[in-house]
Amino acid sequence: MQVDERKQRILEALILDYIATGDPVGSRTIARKYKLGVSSATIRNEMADLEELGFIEQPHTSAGRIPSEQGYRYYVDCLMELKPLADSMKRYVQDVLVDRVRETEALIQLTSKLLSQLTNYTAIIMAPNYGKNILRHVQLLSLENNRIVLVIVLDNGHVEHRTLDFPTQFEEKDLQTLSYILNRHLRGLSLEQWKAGIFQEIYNELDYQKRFLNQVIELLENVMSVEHESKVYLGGTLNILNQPEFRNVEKVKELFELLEEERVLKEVLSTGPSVGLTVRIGSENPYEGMKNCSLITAAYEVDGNPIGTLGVLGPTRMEYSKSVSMVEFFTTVLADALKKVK
Amino acid sequence: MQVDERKQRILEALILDYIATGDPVGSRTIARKYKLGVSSATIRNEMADLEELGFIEQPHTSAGRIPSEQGYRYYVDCLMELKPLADSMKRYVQDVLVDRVRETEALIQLTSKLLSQLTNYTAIIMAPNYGKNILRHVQLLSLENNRIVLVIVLDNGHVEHRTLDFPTQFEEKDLQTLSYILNRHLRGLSLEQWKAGIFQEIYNELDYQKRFLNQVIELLENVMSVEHESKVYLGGTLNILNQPEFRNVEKVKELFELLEEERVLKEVLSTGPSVGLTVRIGSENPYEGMKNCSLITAAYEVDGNPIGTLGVLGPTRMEYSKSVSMVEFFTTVLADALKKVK
DNA sequence: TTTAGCACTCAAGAGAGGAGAGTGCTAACA
DNA sequence: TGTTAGCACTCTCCTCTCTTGAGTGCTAAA
Repeated sequence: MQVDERKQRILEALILDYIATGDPVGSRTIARKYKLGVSSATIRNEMADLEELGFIEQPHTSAGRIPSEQGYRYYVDCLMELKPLADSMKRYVQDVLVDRVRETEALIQLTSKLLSQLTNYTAIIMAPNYGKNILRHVQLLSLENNRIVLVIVLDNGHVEHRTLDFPTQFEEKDLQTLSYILNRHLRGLSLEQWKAGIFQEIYNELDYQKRFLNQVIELLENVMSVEHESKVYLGGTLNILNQPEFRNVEKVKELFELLEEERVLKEVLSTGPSVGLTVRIGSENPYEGMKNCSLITAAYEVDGNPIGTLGVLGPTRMEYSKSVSMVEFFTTVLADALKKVK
Repeated sequence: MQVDERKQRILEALILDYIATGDPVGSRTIARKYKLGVSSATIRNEMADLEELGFIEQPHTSAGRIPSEQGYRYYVDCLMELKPLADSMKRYVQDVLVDRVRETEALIQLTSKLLSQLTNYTAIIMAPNYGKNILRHVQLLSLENNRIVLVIVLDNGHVEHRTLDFPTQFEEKDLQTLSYILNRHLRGLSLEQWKAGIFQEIYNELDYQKRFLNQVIELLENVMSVEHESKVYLGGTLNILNQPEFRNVEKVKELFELLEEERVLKEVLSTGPSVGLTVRIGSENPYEGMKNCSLITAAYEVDGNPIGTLGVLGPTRMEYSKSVSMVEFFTTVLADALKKVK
């Protein structure tokens, strides 16, 4: 059976109506609301065909039809027109994000907040990962009780710190010397550029407290490698509760449990292709708890390199057209904003 | 009317049964389950009295009774016996928290997780605030694009950083000198100890770039004062969804919206007395969205000074006896753990 | 090929009736 | 005087039935 143009228009009308109302759509509704120039009986016949093709389904005999996942897929791939976004909104977002925020973390948080507010869904953003973490500065400081704090600053402005205990008391001066030597050898290098040779040189310069030095270096390597996987930020989680498909607390719980796990979010964001935009509908998502959800993700780039992903999570009955436009728009804005921050 | 001992025992039985089952409790149930040595008719008479006194109420004529807020209050104040906690559980918690965790933030997070798991309610913990933030170290570092990162380490091991732009390019060396001078003057002092005189001295030492210095100092003051108010950590938020009183998504949303606001959490935790344990039942809570909840909070201390608060949020139909024991226990464990960390 | 007409289906809502839990009251009992 | 058994009464909840309305598929005519 062919999917001719009339079938397409009926399918589109049905999907748009269902997205707008949430109720199964009948042939009469389509005939009345969307002037297709044919009677409801004709639409009925076409709908029977569309059902046979697997694009729509009936919750029960005497209800209207609702789109199947396959129907949404066809709509997204072939029928959907991107919704143009209001210039005023665009300007507002650009204004807020590009010029006002200076710190990466605050920027991402604000972005996720805006994205969720403007879509009314949940925003997920993976923080930018510039590939190599280049060491900018190491500093060892002693605190009370033999505790020592190791502060590490990366080239992109990221700051990490770790505390370590060490049985022996250290002289402030020793720590300063150590910091100095570590900086001299390691500054400007990424983890990959550290070679065994470097440490040999460091060892040679200060052969006291080798055990301590080892511990510090281990921690350093740790931080430098961990930073490789970026944090994920969520915005507007509670928007999910506005969706009628999540009136049921069990479902909410199932989904929220997934969203609480950073591992899941990362997986969900990183399974798409690293360029372009992905729409994952219902059970195309890897997790059972997301089978009623659709996820739109896209990578954002700086200098042509994809450095992170952002997306929007909503019910399968989602405003795809608006959401896709929004996600696309936000990738460009975030990229711009990051360029300024960097 | 007197609240004699029999009334007390009936009230207690009713509350315990209602907490356990969630269903309104009838006179027959009490007579059957709790051997009070009197018939259901007698209990019925007593219950009529208890209702008149305002301790219990009827959802409708032919249902059993449920405790009123006043009833819970009387129970908590006069009847409740603290539930003894299993030694094995105590040992486990002590083991996990006191020796294994080194960083304050990780410690608080783990504590909130454990507290929520062991109570099945939501844990709220205000991070310790030792009163004065004493500066341990300041470091200025230049990044790309005229950006400068200011790293601040406090005496308690807390590390903060801020990024700032400044139109002029800085020499690495200048920043080092500046860091050095700042450290020499400010290290070991708390914000309160900074006096105008100090800055005069600093200005005298480097009269170049006074504007930049001002900006740095402003940022420093900012961080030092902000640290005064502690962060709040939540654990087990989703436990709320297990409660039958939160089957309704609207209610869930209302509560979650409150919990998302740090301001609210802080207020809720800090309105109690700074020592001892507080139980706030239902509408005794300051927020409308918490009128179905009870909150048990207690301050935890180090060296005799209350430095933070922790608590448990559950439905008014809460296992008060177990939860109070648990909150009390956790204040001591957290205090112990913090002593080790500090 | 399209459309009007019609019989049919099914969910959802309204209403009726019964079961069950619980109450308050009364009168008898210790 | 306090306690208890008995009983009528109340109200929710569940089930069953009936009705309504939206929507369908099929058929025959245009």
